[in-house]
Amino acid sequence: MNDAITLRKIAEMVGCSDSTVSRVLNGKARQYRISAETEQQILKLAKELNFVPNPLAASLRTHRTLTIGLVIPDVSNPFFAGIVPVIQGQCRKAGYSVLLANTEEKTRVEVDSVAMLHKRQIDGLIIAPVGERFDHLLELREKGLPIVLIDRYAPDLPFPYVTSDNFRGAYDAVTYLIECGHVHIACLQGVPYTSPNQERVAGYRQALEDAGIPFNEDWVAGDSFIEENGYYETRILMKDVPRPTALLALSNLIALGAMRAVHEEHLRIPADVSLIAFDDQPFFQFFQPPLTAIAQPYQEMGQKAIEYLLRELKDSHEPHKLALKLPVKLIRRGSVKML
Amino acid sequence: MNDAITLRKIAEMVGCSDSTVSRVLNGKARQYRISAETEQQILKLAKELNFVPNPLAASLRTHRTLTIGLVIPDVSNPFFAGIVPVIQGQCRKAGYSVLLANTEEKTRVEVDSVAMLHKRQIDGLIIAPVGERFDHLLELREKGLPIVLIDRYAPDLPFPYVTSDNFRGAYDAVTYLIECGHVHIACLQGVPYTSPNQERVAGYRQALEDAGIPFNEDWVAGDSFIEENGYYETRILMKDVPRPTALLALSNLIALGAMRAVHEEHLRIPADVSLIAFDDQPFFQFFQPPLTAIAQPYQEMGQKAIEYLLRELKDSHEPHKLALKLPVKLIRRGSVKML
DNA sequence: TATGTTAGCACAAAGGATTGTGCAAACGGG
DNA sequence: CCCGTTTGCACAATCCTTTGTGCTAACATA
Repeated sequence: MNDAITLRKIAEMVGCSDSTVSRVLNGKARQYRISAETEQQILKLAKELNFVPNPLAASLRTHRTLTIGLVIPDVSNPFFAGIVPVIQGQCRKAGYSVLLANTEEKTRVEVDSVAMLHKRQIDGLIIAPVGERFDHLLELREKGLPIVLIDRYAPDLPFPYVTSDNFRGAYDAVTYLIECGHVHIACLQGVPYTSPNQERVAGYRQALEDAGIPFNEDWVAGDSFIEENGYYETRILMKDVPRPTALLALSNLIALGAMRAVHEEHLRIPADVSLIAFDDQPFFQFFQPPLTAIAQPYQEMGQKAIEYLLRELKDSHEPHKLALKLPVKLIRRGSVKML
Repeated sequence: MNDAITLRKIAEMVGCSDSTVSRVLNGKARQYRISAETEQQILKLAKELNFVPNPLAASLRTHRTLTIGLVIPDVSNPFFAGIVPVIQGQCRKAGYSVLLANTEEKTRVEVDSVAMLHKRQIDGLIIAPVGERFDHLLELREKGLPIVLIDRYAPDLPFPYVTSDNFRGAYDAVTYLIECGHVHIACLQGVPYTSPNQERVAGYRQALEDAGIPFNEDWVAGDSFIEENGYYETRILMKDVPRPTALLALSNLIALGAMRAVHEEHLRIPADVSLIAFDDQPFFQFFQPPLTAIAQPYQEMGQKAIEYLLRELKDSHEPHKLALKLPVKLIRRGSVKML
């Protein structure tokens, strides 16, 4: 190509050495006592030639790529689709690029993707881990890679994380159901070993127990955050005797699947079954009935996650103990029936 | 770091030169007549040491980064949120990484992002351009960067693209409305200069004219694909006299905004106003009423786009004339009233 | 034996920026 | 006038891989 303007060419034209050009362009002119005259000459020429330093070469030398990795289990899930752009936007403003990986909720894809990102020498990683394994992440942290967990975390591992108060969300939702007179409350869960799922189930269980309602393990059904899982498990639950009068869906997609199943069983929400979704979406208000849901502050989650990461990228290794559980909010709409 | 295993170290340990190691690891052993013995030694050692070649150094030399750029106006829009993971997934399988940029529908952000991607030496670009300018893209193509447009394109510019049949979608929808007896049909448009918007408006207009209904410019309202725009413009339209009896919303988010506005005006869908959304979403079926919409095959759009790009990355510059308009489908549900 | 092949690999440049070290000139103080 | 300090910058190594060129030794051919 002919876009091959390099440091060296500028150096030759100005009649100085590469190092001088490099220092000027990196704003280190003062630090290295480059004369104002030389500095101006270089800056002017660089502008004229439209010089763009080759980041590959710079990274090769500095071991910094100004790139972060963003690893998400399912970008098409509105929850994550809401988070991704805020992280990307903040990164752009901070001068970082984002390498995106979608793991499809598969541990192997996650491991591969993370390895790929690492060999590309990302400076930091924001990840909503699948959650089945953490060894690959620990290994990277040992090697000095700043990592921030988002949405999901590992309770016993010292990663910085930002998530929402999943326990509380589920607890509040179930308590509300109980207040409305429900006793037969089933839980449609997502991926069992993920922290949000575990805490939501724990909240569900605690609320039942605090109300003196026996916990029934069979009524924690399902194994994935996707729509099909909600559909499938609800079809089964709706044939149970006694039939649950209320459902807590542990993701917005699960709730969608549950609604589809309920309709196909020719039952009505909330007349026959009440439903609460974890993770509110704006369009829930237009559902028939408007769907009661637990809202997570996902904008803020993204914001905080990138803030944490940028902080680690700056102060390198001040051993922060960054951890955040953002409050959630039960949005009462029309999908819960008073018994 | 101690992860600093390099080609050279392996070369030293084996007692050969760097080049030999490089060639072996790149599968060029045969081509350069490396002895089977040497080859095995190198491969074995590389495996043992868990050697990972530094892609920065390789890219610096080869001018290939095995990275593509993906530039999207609004990742949080379910339409794009659906496309992104399929592109990312295909890239992963093909050995490419994806640098993601969200332009927030702003030309300046797009220009900056594309420039950034270029200086990072991406091998190819998939972009749903904001559409206001194309010069920066043309410039890159001159420089040899393979570019594929998705969703939006430039009718007069020779970029490969894959989009859907926007004209037909709008035409069919409006024709359906007319068949249902509607005459006062307004159009809530998105970003005016984008190709999908223009073609949808054209389809809207053509359907009206083919039915002998006069086209009213004031009833093509709005300027953005987001929810707020649909809300705002609908509030205004609902006060118009005569009030439109049907609305064609040119994005799923606009439709959401329209619904919110209609509700706040204490009107009913479809009793007072009928509504059709461009771009179907699974959750539309649960709306009150279930929302009639024009479905786009976004999975296939993503698939084809990455297929086109990979083809260009392989055959470098066979001058393909790749262009694809995928068929759309009107999904009739309950948001249109028979008059 | 002299020459031609071929196998097998080494050498060094290239790719482009960064940075630690050090040198020469200018300047200031005594 | 001499020595010490500061100014202003050059040099060359470094980061790591890829690749064009070409050398040496072994073997074959005549």
